[in-house]
Amino acid sequence: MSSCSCCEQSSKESQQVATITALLKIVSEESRLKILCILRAGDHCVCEIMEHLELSQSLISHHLKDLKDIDMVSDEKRGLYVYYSLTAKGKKVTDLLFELY
Amino acid sequence: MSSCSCCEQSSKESQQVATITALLKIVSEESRLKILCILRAGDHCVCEIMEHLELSQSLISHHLKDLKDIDMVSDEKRGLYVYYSLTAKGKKVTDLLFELY
DNA sequence: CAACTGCATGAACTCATGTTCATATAGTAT
DNA sequence: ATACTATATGAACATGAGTTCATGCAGTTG
Repeated sequence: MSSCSCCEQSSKESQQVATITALLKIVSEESRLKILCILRAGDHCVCEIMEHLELSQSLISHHLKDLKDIDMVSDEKRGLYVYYSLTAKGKKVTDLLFELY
Repeated sequence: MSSCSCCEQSSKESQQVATITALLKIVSEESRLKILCILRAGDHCVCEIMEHLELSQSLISHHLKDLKDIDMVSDEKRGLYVYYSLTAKGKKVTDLLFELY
């Protein structure tokens, strides 16, 4: 952007834009947002999420990896299962999103 | 989802999920979010947005149409130019998004 | 009127992303 | 150790989304 009244904060804002879009691109997918929605109610392992969403195990793992990469969820292995939960950032973002409507 | 403690509000939430993802899919694109960012500073016509973003006229028109379809922006023709501005919803959503960081 | 400007639109193309498939790994149970 | 369960991962495929190109339309100017 060239410099003018509406882009004075451009360096800060363009950084924000990049960060926000990176996050939203992941969250704007219906299955992934549903996963976040499920995790709002508490920790769940992958097989529990499978039952809720009726998606393949592989696909859910991929989605969870995407969500983990942007620090929206964290995982912890207990016995045979891997439990996923929202991070602080995950809680903040999902709370904000569900305020939209 | 099957019915259980974490999906009791499922019908309401799954409706929300669909609505939210529909909106985020449009907003999560960098050029479109930049356009919203520009419009936060006030009304702009297409050629002004072009100068800011260095994108083709056609591409910007397509993006603006997408944003208009989800009621984030509105347009008004004055003379030879079409001026775009944020709707109330557009203001609310962008304000919320920029609160994320 | 004709020529020009600003913007919109649809089709074609390209590239990114969701999905599946096959397979690998780690832990558990027998 | 063997067999089994839960999860992860990478490659291949399929679909969707961003981009370009050509063109059309409305309003303006001379």
